[in-house]
Amino acid sequence: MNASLAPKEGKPLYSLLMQKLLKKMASSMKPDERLPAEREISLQYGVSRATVRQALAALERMGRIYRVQGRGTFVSPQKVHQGLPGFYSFSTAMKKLGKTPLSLVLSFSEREAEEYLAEKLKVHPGLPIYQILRLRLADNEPMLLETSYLPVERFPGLTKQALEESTMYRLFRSRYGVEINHAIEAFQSVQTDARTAQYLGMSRAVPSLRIERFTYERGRIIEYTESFARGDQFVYTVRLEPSAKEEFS
Amino acid sequence: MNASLAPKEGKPLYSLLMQKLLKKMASSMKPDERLPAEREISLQYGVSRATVRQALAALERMGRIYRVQGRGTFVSPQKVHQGLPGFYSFSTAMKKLGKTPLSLVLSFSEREAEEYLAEKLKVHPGLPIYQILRLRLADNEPMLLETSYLPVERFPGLTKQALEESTMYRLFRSRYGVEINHAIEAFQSVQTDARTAQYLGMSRAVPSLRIERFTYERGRIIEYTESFARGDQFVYTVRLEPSAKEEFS
DNA sequence: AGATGTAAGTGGTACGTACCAATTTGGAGA
DNA sequence: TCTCCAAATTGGTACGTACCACTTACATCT
Repeated sequence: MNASLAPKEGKPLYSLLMQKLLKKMASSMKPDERLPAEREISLQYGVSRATVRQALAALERMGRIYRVQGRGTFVSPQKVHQGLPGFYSFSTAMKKLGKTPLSLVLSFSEREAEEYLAEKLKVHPGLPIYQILRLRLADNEPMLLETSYLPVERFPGLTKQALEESTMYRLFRSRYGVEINHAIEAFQSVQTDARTAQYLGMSRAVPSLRIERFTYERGRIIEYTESFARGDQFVYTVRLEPSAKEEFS
Repeated sequence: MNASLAPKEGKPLYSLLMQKLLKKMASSMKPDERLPAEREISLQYGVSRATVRQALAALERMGRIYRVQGRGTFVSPQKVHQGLPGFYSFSTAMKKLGKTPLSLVLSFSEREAEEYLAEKLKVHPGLPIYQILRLRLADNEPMLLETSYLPVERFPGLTKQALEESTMYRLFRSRYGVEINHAIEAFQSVQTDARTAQYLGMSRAVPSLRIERFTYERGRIIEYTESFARGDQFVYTVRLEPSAKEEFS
């Protein structure tokens, strides 16, 4: 089925191959079914084995395939948890659940980082910081109360309007060329405080999930967000992968 | 400084190079300092550039370095969140905090998966399952109440004693040759139930963090664990990486 | 028929080469 | 002095080759 890769320019070859393989798996393969051998794929698509391996490695990291030495490469089962975004995005998560996301910017201000905040962002106290308070809703139901802190120097000219018209991460990419490296998130179960209870329209008897997120670009924190979610409606899911570190234990 | 790699057999070359580079960064480099160019490392250690890139890719995934096309490779700053295990291990996490971990196996039994559990584990109802109830303590303070479910067929001959003598993940590796592919975790803030309150020695007024973990091997669930942690003492931290998926949006 | 060992097939590691893309550097020119 | 462009440097992509480690299938021997 010599399907030579499309001449779609701009994207690297291994990325195009990934798309081809994803499509093939989705349309005509079952869980645990074996994919062609690497050398076979190499021939079929007219690319080198190194390129095939690069594509397969990415698919493996996405959890779409698994590889066993000596046996082959196989389609991962378990559709349920599949397609979990590596990074949490309220908008996309809600869309996947068939709900309509809405984001209200309650306040937008610029301030200087006091000691506590400077500590969180790992910057010098006094550095100008945006503070953004947002209420996230799904089908008009309040779900999350988020306070984000961004260094002004990394996002010059950011306005409340821009945030209301787009999503934060889309702005990051399109307007500021942000390339996120990784993020750290911390979860804690807490009693609901008065303000959160009011905004989320819930009783203080219901506990809240406190989520802190540190987003890194080039080893530097470019976003710190503290969120509160209502415990009775919100389940937060993440996907973990073994860090190569385990080899050194 | 031609430091030819040790003749340490058994481990692949790129892995040895990783160790060398980690040691070098820890001992003589500062955050944001540039590492030698890939071609330079290749010469210094007498390995091919492909091997160097394999080692650097792994270090990048670990968050220890970051790379910028045209500029170079740099040491990541932010020691604080560094060394976060990709997978959560109560034992290692507590040791890092300087606390002494202890694990009590409260009960160990074999049963058949009823519908609810079969759903969670994605197996057929009726399949034999181990049920393990454990209390995890740090410095003799109860921290976590865990209930784990494992398919018997994957862990034949598992005993309560074995679990008490080792840690679960160590057993997985050494005795059953488990190769974890990835894990999914779900967090939820809940009101503390009576049993949890009793075991953890806390008031029911304090909320709990409910953690579900699904551990995958070769695309199949080999462990489902439901944990409850006391909200006033427990912060759960994870590291997220962008899945290659973002390229397809 | 069963046990055994060999060959074939698969992914894993490692080498080398070439060129592309982004960034920095420094010299030529205004 | 400043601006601009070319060269050098760096990581990114892609090719090819060779061999190793592990698994499976099959032929051979007992």
